[in-house]
Amino acid sequence: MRLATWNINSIRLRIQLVINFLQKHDIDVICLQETKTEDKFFPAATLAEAGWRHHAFRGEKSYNGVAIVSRLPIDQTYHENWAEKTDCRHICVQIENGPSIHNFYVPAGGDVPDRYENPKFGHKLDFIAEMTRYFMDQKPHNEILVGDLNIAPLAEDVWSSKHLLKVVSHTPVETEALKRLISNGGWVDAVREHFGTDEKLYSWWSYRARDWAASNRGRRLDHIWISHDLAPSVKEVDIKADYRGVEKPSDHVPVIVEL
DNA sequence: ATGGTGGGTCACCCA
Repeated sequence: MRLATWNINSIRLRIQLVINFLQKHDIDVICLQETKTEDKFFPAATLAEAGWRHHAFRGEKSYNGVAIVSRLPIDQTYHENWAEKTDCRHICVQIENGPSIHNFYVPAGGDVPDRYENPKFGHKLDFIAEMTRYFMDQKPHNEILVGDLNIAPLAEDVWSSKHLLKVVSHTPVETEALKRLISNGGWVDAVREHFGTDEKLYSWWSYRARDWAASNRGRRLDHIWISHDLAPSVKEVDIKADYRGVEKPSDHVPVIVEL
């Protein structure tokens, strides 16, 4: 199975880019975040015509939204609400004769890394804490967790750990919480397991840079985690950074795992 | 310290 995760920043604007990606890289299942559309406008027919006929999606007007699009049959679909909100930040499917896949869009957390000054940061910390409790209570087996988690946990996950220590996405309170979620929640970080911890790895580059490739001030915000029982079956991991350079790009690029 | 760009919807929100 070839599985991808991609914060697409509007599925309707980039539907053709998604289909080209699915075809070019022979993807079985893709998990999308920031689809930014209500379910009635989700381009399900276009994806089905291209051969990806099995869908699970939860969207809302303008904001958030997650989807799982598959050419393998889906047995079951469900979602949870997190941090006492009903925003569309999680969806889960069970692939027929295959693993369960959780797709998350963790809140970005605003600009100020202080939960009292900035409620968005509190929401992000509460969301991660709730995920940690959830997976500690029911340890994952034959499960995969992917998504835009909006945290770059390691020094090598950002262009400069020193410059970003007070920047939301790489503050110690966030990186420590995410590492706890990985270890206590029963997950293996498949991307770091594959590449090791020395290499700089990024999946997101700001739209605001004059030249994203020249400055290369990236962060690894998009993750693929595998339950311990399933981790030995990972064959390949790839971050498709070239998708940052296409016409009308998302600010995130796809990450692929092959099992 | 500041503002830089992009997406959605329709005067701003959010990233």
